[in-house]
Amino acid sequence: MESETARLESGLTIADAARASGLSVHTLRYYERAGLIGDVDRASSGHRRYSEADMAWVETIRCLRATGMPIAHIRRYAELVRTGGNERERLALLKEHREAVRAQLAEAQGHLAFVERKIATYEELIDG
Amino acid sequence: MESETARLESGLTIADAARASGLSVHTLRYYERAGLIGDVDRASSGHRRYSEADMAWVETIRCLRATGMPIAHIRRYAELVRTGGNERERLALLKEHREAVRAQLAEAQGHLAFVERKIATYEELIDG
DNA sequence: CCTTGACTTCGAGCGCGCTCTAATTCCTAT
DNA sequence: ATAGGAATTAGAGCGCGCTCGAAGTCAAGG
Repeated sequence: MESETARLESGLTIADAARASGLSVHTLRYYERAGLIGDVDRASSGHRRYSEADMAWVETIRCLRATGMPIAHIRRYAELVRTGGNERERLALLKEHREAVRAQLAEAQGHLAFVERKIATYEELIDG
Repeated sequence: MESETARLESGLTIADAARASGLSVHTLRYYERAGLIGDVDRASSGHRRYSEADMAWVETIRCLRATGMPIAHIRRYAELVRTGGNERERLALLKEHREAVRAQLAEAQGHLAFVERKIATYEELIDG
C-alpha cells in the first residue's frame, strides 16, 4: 500500500489527511457530517480523497475550533463559503470572531497575572 | 429578608455567594461535592455561610477554571491547600499551570494573526 | 480464492462540566 | 398558624465535541 504518493485518483486518503491535519479520521468524518466540510471528492471505490483546498479548509477549521468557536458557528461560516458571494457577511463573522479572540487573550493575560502573583507569594513564603 | 447585612450566624448565604462570585448556586454546591471547596460553615439551620476566605478561594477556582484547568486538577490543588504545609508542591503545580497559560496565550496570538490575515484578504477583496 | 486491512455508514456511547428536578426542611412575615 | 420563599440532599439529565463499535465494501497480495 502506497501513501502520500501518486495514485490513480488523486488526493489524500482520510488516514493521510488525518496525519497531515493532526485530527483523527473520526473527527474528519464527524466534521463532514456536522456540515463543517462540504462533500469531499471520492475515488471510484467510494473512499474520500482530500484535495489541497480541502486540507487548507481543514486548517481553517482547526484554527477556529482552537480559538473556541463552537461547531454550529463554524458551520454557519462554512455555509457562507459554500454558497459563495457573501464576502461582507463572512468578513463580519471573522471580525466578530477576532474580537472574541482578543477578549480571550486579554482574559488569559489577566489570569496569567493572577497566577504569577500567587507564585510570587509562595516563593517569598518558601525561600524569601 | 435581609441580604449582605448582619446576621445571627455570619457569612454569605449561597445565593449571595453566587451573586458575588458570578457562579450559580448549583455550581457552588457542585464544586463542593467535587472536592474543590472544602466544607463551608453552616448556620444552625444547616444552611451554608460563605466566609471572606471561602469567597477568595472561590475566586481562585474561577480563575483556574477560566484558564482551562480541569476540575480534577483543581481538586488536587485544593487537597494540597487543605492538607497544608506542602507549599513547594503547590508552587510546582502553579508553575506548571503558568506554563500552560503562557502556551495558551501564544497559541491564541497565533490564531489571532491567522484571523487577521483572513480579514485583510477579505477587505482587499471587497473594497481594495 | 481468501485473507488482510483500509475504507465506508450509521448510530450508540462517553467524558466533562455543569444544570436541573424532586422531595423535604427551615425561616420570616402576616 | 400558615403561606411563601430560600435553603437542603441525592441523583438524573443535558449539551458539546468528539470517539468508538458493528457490519459491510473494496482492492491488492499470496
